[in-house]
Formats: sequence, C-alpha cells, structure tokens
Amino acid sequence: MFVGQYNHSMDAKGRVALPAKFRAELKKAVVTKGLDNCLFVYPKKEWDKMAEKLAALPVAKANTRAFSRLMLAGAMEIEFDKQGRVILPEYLRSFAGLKKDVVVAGLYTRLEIWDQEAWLKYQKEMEKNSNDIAENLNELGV
Amino acid sequence: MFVGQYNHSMDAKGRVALPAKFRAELKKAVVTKGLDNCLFVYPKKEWDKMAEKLAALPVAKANTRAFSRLMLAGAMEIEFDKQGRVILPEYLRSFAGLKKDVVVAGLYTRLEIWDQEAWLKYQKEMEKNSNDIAENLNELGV
DNA sequence: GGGAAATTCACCACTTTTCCCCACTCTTCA
DNA sequence: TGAAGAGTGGGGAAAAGTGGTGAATTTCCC
Repeated sequence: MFVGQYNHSMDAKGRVALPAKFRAELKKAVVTKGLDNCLFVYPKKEWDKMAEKLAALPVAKANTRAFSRLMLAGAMEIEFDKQGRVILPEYLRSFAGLKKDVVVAGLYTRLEIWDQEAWLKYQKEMEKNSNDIAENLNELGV
Repeated sequence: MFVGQYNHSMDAKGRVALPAKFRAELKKAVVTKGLDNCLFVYPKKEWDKMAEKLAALPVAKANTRAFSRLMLAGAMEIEFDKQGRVILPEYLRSFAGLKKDVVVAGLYTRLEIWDQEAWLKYQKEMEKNSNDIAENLNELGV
C-alpha cells in the first residue's frame, strides 16, 4: 500500500521516476486523468476494479458520462525503464500542468502525480479548512 | 502503552532516537501530521485500521479526497536502525518546525514528537488555562 | 518504394541521497 | 567503581534519481 509523498523531477522527455518503495507493487500500472488536476496511477488490479465501477455508472446521467470519459478515455498503461521511470504522454502532462518539479503522493490504493506548485497551493487551501477536517475525524471513528 | 516525556535531539540527517522503552511496541510504525503542530506516531497495526477506512471513502467527493491526501500522503512508514532511531522526512520536519531539540511524549496509544520550544510554549499556555480546561472536562465525564 | 528526418527507446554515466555500520559519551544500575 | 545500556555523531558503501547520447524504428516526403 502506498503512503507518503516525494519530490521528483520530470525531464524534457516526460520521464518521471516513481519512488523505489512503490515499484514492487506497480509492475503493471495504469495512469489516467484524475480529479483536482492531478494524475492517478493505479496498479493494474486496482484499475480493473475501478474501470468496472465506472462502466456500471448510469449512462443516462451527464455528469457520470463525463466522469467515465475522463478516467477511461484518459487512461494509459505504463512500463518502467531500467531506472524505474515511466514516460507520461503529452496529453497527460498538459492536463496536470506538469513542469519540471512534480510531487508523487501515495494514497494507499493509488498514487497521485502533481505539479509541485499546484500541490503546494492545494495544501495551503486545505490547511485553512483543517479544523473542519479534524472535526470529521470523529465521524470516521478515528 | 506509552507514557512519559523525553528530551532527545535530532541530527542533521533528520534522525531521532525514540525512547528505548517504546521500541518493543513499535517495530513497525507510522508518523503523521498531528494536531497543534506536532507529529503523531502510531503502531502500524493501529494506523492501518484508520487508513483502510480512509481508502474506502468515495473518491468522487472533494472533501473526502482532501481528507485522504492530508492523512495518507502526509504520513510515512518508519523503521528503526540499529541504534533505535527513525528518519523523519523533510516535509514532516518542517510541518512540526523541528530543529535540534525535540520532545517525545507518550500518550498511551500514540507518541507525539514536538519541537522543544513549541512544547514548552504550549505547556505554559496550558498551565494558565488549566482550571478552565478542567471545568470543561466535567462534560466528558472525567 | 527509397531515403532522410524525426521520434522513440534502451543503455550508459554521473550526482546525490540514503542507509548501514562503527565509535564515542553519558547515564544508570549493580 | 565498573559494566551495560541508551543516546549522539560521523564516515563509507550502496542505491536511487537525473541527465544525456547513440541506435533503432517509424514517419513523412520525394
């Protein structure tokens, strides 16, 4: 399971090294457009589960169609080179606004890839709301 | 169970020795961003319970995503070296404002790691208000 | 269909960080 | 007072991350 965050850099070819700790669980993986302008990376098995859920959504609703298209049509299988890097295609890079510095975050069942600036901005925004978040801890029984 | 407080020091590499008394129960542990600008340390088993709840939350809701990112991406699994030290990643050090001197406190089910200055300041503040706080504890049945 | 250009991919080399081990000091307990 | 355990600091080896070059394949134009 994936936990923690790492600062890495993307080179001009769109190559990003994923943290060594995560690679064992990611021999086969899928990247796709995520929410909040980041990329989601799933191990193949997790991805299959998610894809089935998405496919089962009611096709009649406009917003679920949009969501399915985002995640399914945006997806791409990735492989690692000898150095543990993956290549992100141009359309995913521009979707997430990736420049040189990126953040790779572990969210238990998936990874997220963020542009560093966007990540910091998002974090700041969250800190403002951290009190509300703390209150919600109770509801989860934490 | 963890009780008591200890003054330790963090070296330039971000290594902190956790009290020898606590290590037996912490072979595998997780550090997270805590409340009041300190770090929480949980035994891995305890933390896993909570993490699974978080991972099960719906990805489609913005506030649960934010919540997972705070708790999961903000966490880090830690292991001990032969000397009983753990390495704290940069983002946790800066979150808690850790400099050289730190305080490790046992809070029964978890440990807390504080910057020493922040700890002293917090204590002073609490002493001033201890009567008021005690009054409010009635409501909780203490 | 052939050739040139461009893109992709695999490999190589360098730098930085991490991790592991050793040594020393201080405290505690017998 | 001596020995053992705990905490602190540093150095060296290994791994991880980063950047670049060259070969191969594909694409496009003639």
